[in-house]
Amino acid sequence: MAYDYKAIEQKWQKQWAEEQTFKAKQPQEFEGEPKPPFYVLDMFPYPSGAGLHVGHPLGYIASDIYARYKRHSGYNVLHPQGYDSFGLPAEQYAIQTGQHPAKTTETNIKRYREQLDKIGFSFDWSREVRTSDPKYYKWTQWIFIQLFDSWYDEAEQKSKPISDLVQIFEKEGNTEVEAVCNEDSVQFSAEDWKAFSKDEKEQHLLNYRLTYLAETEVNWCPALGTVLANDEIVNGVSERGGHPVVRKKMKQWSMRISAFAERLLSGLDNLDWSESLKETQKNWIGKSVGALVKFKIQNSKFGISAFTTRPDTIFGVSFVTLAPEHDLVTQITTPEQKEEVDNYIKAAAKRSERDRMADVKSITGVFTGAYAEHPLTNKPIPIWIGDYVLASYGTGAVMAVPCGDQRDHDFAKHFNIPIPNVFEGIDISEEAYTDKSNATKIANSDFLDGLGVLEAIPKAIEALAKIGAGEKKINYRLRDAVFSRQRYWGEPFPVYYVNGLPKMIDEQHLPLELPEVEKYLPTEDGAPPLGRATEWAWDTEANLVVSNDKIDHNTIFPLELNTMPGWAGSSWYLFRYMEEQNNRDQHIASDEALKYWNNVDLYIGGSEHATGHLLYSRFWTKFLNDRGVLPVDEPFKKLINQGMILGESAFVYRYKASGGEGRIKNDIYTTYDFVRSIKKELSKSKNIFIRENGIFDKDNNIIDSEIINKYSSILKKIYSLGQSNMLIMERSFDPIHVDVSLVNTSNQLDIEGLKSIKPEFKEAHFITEEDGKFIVGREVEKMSKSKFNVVNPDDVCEEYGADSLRLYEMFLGPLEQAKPWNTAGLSGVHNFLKKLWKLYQDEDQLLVSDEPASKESLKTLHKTIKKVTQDIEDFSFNTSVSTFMICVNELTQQKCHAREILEPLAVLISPYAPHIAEELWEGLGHSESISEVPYPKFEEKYLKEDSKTYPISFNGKMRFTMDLSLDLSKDEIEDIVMKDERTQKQLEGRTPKKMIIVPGKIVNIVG
RNA sequence: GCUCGGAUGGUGGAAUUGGUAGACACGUUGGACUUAAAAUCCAAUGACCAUUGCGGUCGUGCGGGUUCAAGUCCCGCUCCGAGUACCA
Repeated sequence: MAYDYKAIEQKWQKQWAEEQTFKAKQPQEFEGEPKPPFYVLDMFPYPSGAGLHVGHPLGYIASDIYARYKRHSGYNVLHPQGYDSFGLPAEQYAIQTGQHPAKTTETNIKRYREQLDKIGFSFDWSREVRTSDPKYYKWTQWIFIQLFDSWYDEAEQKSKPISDLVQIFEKEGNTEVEAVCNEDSVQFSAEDWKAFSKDEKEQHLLNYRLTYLAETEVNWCPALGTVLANDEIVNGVSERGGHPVVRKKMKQWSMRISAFAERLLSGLDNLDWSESLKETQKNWIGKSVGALVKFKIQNSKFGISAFTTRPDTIFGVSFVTLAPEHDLVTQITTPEQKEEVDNYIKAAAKRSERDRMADVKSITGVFTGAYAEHPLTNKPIPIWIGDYVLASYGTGAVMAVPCGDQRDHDFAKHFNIPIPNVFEGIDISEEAYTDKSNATKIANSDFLDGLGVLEAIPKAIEALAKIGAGEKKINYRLRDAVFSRQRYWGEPFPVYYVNGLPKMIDEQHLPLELPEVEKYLPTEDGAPPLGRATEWAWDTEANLVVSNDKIDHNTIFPLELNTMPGWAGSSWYLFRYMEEQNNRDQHIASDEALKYWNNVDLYIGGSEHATGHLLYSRFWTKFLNDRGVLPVDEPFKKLINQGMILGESAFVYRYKASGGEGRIKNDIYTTYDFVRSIKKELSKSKNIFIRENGIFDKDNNIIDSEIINKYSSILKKIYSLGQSNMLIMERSFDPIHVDVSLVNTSNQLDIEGLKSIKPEFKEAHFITEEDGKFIVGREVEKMSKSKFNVVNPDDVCEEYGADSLRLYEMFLGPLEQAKPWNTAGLSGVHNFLKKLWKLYQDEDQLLVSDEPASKESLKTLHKTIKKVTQDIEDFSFNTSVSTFMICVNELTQQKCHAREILEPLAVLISPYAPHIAEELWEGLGHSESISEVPYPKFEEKYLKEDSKTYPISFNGKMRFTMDLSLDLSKDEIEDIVMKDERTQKQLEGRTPKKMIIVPGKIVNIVG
């Protein structure tokens, strides 16, 4: 029987599904001691309308190999899959077509599932999750309620129930408690608290809750009609669609992730993640240690706090700068300066993030007219505003030390503010001195004089603290995350409003399901799409969603109109998989299940989630751990980012007539070689003119060059298609993408095929090479529909089979590296599978024999076991595929058909190419699936060598090799090597100065 | 600007602690089989020189260095990619 991959793959995919081969067991299902658990997870996909391309399964294949390997190694493996099914594209499609996003999503999921099934993954589909399923988002809403019901105890670094905080407030007010809270919260005593009305108490508690409703400055994206979190903005524009983003104050739900900054940072140390990913998160959290310095404002009851990392330069302060958005600005500005300041604030607010970033160079600012007081010298310090100060970092105020900070220096110079120098022997007239090494000595600074930076910092803080003007402070760049989205297709908040204050729906009445709306757009008066729902009010007595016209603000109240962001559902999904479908009603997952599975042992996905999903899910995990819901405080122990698979785009080159000459009726397309050669010629002659009587350069001389002569017939053909004199210059050829499926492995274009599927090419002329072939140009780009370079895994499975696809994706290169997809290489791995097959059977019979294997074959096998096992542990899948190739090549050479070799080989290869492995295993006479057969054990004894082929080097250069016994001593080796005539020839009579002999490695003769 | 990666044949990429650079595969060329093609098999394939054979020189982005020995370690650069960006 020949290797019939189609039949084999269909057969086993069907069998795995029917027998639920890859269903993970819950701990209680074991009789006796449960197997050790191992949890392998992929970042679940958003089911987009475009379907999968070959880049998507890369990570899935890698994790599948690892999951299967772990099953062979005796683990109970949890390897689930699901869908992150809330999201923008389905909603945009709904806006355009009116089709309910749930319907689009369902269709797309079906397509994804079909594509995934064809690749033979060992997913446990019985545990599938979909974030848009009410049974799932019930628990997303539940977690939201828990966050609302919690505050953060800074002293213990732990989230606690809000009822504990209420007790503290009753006893001592909020003056003593170390709780993370909004900066604008005011102090109150126990008496104050007791005197507060119910609503006032609620209002104060919102300042402490881990999710809170507050008027905050948000990133508003008008084009998408929604706010965006910081991680959803790239280079000042929205990550999706690249739309501009402006700053706007809005009442929004926020997540107090900043409370967890320190734990999110220090927790990284214990994670097995790539350094670059940890680095990205570290930068995002942005911890800096310094001091908070308080300045009094002259003739004012207000004061300014500014964060600085250089309290040692406190005597160098010559002005203070506030962000234009700073609350104090309007309060302290003097009447004389008011107009100028107001204008500046208006202008600054109008500028989008992008504009502000675009001209970092220009220095702008305005003097407020007010003066602060230096805390140590009591000298007046002018207060300025400037948009180089960000409202969102620190306190939105900078104590400017122009001698020690370049931006302050630039600002001071620009506005002629004095630049006092506090560094001993340093010239700061041209630029600031930013070096922080301890060798620098502080000067002109009273009690700090002569101290190094490191000694001066604590001393300065101490002096400031003594007079109540400062304290040590750690500042984080990480901001609280905006959690509201003005969209339809997301989780509804389980929130209704009484007197404008948010109330949670009781847990037992969840889920609060998305209402129907007739359109998915915002309402005419700018409310989110849920504002269009007619049934969107909460009846607090019946505990039901009821019609809006029943709202009486007595027992029936309006519901929240925003929905949750995409990262809500993905922040905890890993724990949902731990529970089986029919046990999911009462909890996220049972305590036994959570305890047994713990967290994800191996997580594979794209690096684009470094600061979004991966940070938020760490936050939620820590929170749920604090509140006793989860037994772990990190979600993902080991994480690998798979590299992107790039597409190899194909180009034809359209001749573009220029200057009104040579107008062309139908497009003319030329080949890569032609364009490349002509461009080379153009680098010499600038312009080329084709006329009736020949080809000329710009001075009207006939061009006689190799290239022109070679292509003269093509040039004349182009001429004949045009209408008059033709000019060819550098920019005469536009590269145009053509569909890669119409290009064969030798880069030849199927012109007729192109014309038949793309009408715009129908009338076009394609100028082929002499041999009639049309060769396209190729370039590596990101795989995308618009570049016509997408390769669909279905097509690969059809032509070569899933096992070939799996092997090839791994063979392409290191998992974490970006690499181009080149279809030509597929035949190599496919041939390998055919060769493997032939070891077991030929056309009509099984070749496997029970004869003992040769020593050689055993060596080949064990060499392979050793290398492949090591490679899997190192996630070096590309090298294990070549190891298999070497193994099969050797066994073929040895004509090995011994069962003793072929059985373990089938197991070894089954994680990589599971279909063929199952088929071979069955052919060997086994009735059970190969998936849990114990992994072959490596035995050193088969690799024992008694001789080694030594490279014999002279001055470090290898000249020849010698087979020598490994038992020989250094002296004996020296003896034999020196006697060899080739050695004598190399030495040409010289006596070696030195001989380096490393037994088992190398011989190097110096001299 | 800063941080982190990376640079090896025509191509994708191998190369334990420094120890035979280019494994494996693609592509290309030649050959066998075939009426022919496909498939399969065999051989060659870093560049250059030499060639009857033996062989030699250069070679892992560039310039230095350490070492018996450097793709690998050190110093200085160039280019490419990713992240981040007025962070006080």
